[in-house]
Amino acid sequence: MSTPQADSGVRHRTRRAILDAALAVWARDWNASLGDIADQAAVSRSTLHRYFPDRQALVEATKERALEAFEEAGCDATSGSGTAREELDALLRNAVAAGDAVIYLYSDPHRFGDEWAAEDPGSDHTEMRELVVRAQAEGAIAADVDPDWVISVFYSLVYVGAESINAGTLPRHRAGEISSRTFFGGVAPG
Amino acid sequence: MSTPQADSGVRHRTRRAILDAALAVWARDWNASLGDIADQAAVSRSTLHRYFPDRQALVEATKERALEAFEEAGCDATSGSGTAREELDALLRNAVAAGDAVIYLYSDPHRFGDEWAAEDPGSDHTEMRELVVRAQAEGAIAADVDPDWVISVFYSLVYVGAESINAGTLPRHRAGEISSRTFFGGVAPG
DNA sequence: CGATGATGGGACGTCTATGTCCCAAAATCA
DNA sequence: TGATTTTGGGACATAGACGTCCCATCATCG
Repeated sequence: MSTPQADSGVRHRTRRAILDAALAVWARDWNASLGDIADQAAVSRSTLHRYFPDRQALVEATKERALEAFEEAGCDATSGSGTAREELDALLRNAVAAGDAVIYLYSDPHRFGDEWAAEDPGSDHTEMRELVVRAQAEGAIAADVDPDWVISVFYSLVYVGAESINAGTLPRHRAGEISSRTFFGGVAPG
Repeated sequence: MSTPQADSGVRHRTRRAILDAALAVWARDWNASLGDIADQAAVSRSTLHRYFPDRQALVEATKERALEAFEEAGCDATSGSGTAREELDALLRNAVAAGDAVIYLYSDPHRFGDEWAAEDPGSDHTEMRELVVRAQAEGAIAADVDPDWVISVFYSLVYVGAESINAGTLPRHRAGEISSRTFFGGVAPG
């Protein structure tokens, strides 16, 4: 048989290798070709096509993989544990730690077609919005700014933090720390 | 003659139309084809090629155009007028106002090849760095954070602000205002 | 060892973006 | 008006990415 079907260990590993390669390469250069992905995965282009019939299939699967990495990083473990501020803080630190996955998911709005812009990542923009509004009610976030602005800044800082890790500028834990601090208090002293 | 040479008013106008179209289109979708640019400029693809022999030429010229728009927005008029904080504030507001130009220049690091990452936009990262260090000395910015982090956050907020204008979420002046506030003080109240 | 599975790699055909040429129509200018 | 400039648009050629097939080779498992 030509196309992999059962779930042997080998297949799982190659599939995973391709997905991780796609995540790493596309996070840095969305215009990279399937050939580039195959190279990074140390796999032939033929094999890549065996696992993912067309580009779209790989993009989708990589998106799933990124969301998975997202959850592994604990991005969903924020359910009503403490204050909204604590939840936002944890969410931010975890997202930063997710690194490439974040960059892949958020750097280009056109990546997944137009439905993605309206859709919600990880869980939901609506959910995120509620969290922000709650933080505003708690007095942790200024009440006189549009929640959408806060959300934009949030994602933006996640992105900057993830990129710093990516570039080797900051160690993983420092990135989350400084992103959180900057989010809540800007670049002001003390 | 087939290729435009002298500097008639007509030529200047079409050239400008093409550049502005490229700026607007590529700021939103870097993968847009030359045909898309030509459409946006209400010009035939032939004409586009008459003005810019190949894609690279247009990319370069658009970069120049963006830098020009940058200066028009007052992004360079910050020379030692007041405190470092005041300069950073003005720089941020002006950059946000530059809109598409900012997005074009900073959204994709690969846009202008690898030399751009090391290079400096508008004027110089070195200059920017000195400004940040000066602000730290003045006590306007926390002294215990890496200036590079501050710079990243700065550009990031410029980007978010510019996108808000672009998306119509915020009016031009509000965007600069809120970007500045967020930069210095985060999303904290008061 | 033999069978089945998985991979590598080449050969094609297709499609899109790009770049070049050329000529007729439209606009501009003297 | 007549000449010159500028433009539109089609016809081509080219290059790169994609997707499909096919077959030899290597690994794995019985």
